[in-house]
Amino acid sequence: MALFDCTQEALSARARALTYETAHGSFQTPMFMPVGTSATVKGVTVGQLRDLQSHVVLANTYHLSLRPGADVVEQAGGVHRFMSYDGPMLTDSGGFQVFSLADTLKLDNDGLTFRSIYDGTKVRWTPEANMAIQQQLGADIAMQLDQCAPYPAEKAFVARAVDLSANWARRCLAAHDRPDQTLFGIVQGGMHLDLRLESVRRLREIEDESLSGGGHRFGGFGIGGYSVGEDHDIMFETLGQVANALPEDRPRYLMGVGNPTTLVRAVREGVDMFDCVLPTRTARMGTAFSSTGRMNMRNAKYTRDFGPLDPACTCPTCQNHSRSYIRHLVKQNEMLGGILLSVHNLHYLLDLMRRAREAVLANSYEEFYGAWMASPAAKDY
RNA sequence: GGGCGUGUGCCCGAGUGGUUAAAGGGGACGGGCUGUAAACCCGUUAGCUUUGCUUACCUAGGUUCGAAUCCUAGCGCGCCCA
Repeated sequence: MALFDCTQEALSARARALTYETAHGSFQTPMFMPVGTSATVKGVTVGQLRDLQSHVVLANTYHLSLRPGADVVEQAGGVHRFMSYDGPMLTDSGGFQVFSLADTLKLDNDGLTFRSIYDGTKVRWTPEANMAIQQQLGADIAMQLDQCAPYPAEKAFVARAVDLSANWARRCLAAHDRPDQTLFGIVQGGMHLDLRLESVRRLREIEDESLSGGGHRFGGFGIGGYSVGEDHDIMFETLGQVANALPEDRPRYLMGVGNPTTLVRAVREGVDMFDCVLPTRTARMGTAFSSTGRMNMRNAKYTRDFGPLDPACTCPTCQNHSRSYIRHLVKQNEMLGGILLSVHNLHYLLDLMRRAREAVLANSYEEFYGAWMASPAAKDY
């Protein structure tokens, strides 16, 4: 099978199961991708990721291009070699960072200029420059530069973000030429169905133009601009229609979503991939996902609770450590507390998506979904 | 035995006459975290019959309209001298 092709194991139902080939091995969907912004999934070694049967790791173009610098990563042999990880990787474009944390941002017709959060250095990005950086970093999947509108936002503002993102999608696709890397386009449009569908239409049009000119196609599609503060029920008013307006034969990646229940619901709407900092960040802050809902391990009620973190879990943390011990580590600010909880929370989401896949392949996703929604774990998220 | 200093809320510690139920840390308790500038951020932390009242800055007296803040004595602790 060629790189960046899907095996379409189950596309008839809305909940889908794909196998996707990359230059660093394949991955199967539905799936969750741990976030490793700075070429590290915070608190977790690559060996632990392997043991967790995690596949795609996400790194960030904004941060890596500023620290240590794309040239350093390139000289190291690419982001895989740099972090000694040989599985599939994806780099986010850094557009999200540029818009969310650069108050000195200047947009013009050709691109954008911003100042580094690290040292204030002025940085200039065009879509072409961003593609060049992501090709230097060398992940298996690159994301187009896009604009993620905040929420709430004026519809006219969201419409401009859709237009800008589409223009950048065209330029990114034209500029991207690294054969062992693929490029995902990104759908924007906020909570507005018409803008969302317009965004999808533009991406398909751009791809058709590219193909008819002998160019590339998108390897898959990001669905951005959700999970930006809105109640997730609002997202589900449009998500299914957006996902199913996208080409059926390629992965749909809902960006930045990590609530277990939201994942289970989004898979039912036809989404294949997710990434989120939630499992690792909340872990470092002392929160554990569990079969009975979120657990705040700082709570006094765990002081003398010597049972496993989650009796229903098979992860190394739950096999070896008690709630009492984990609470102790978290309260003492011992780094191992965040590490053990990160391993557990990642396992929780990775395993949830593996079970979702099994259900899709067994043609029983509705039963899986119903069981999840009826479980105590569903309520908290 | 003498001299000097010191004693504040669970702990450390600021405050040297009124806007002080008492800064700031820490601890404790609770909440948050969603394409990671987060091992972070935000609350609460004397009691009660809670738009107010009571009790509170080692103890007991005193000065004053008013004291954690000034005075006297005692007790504890620290350093120095004998």
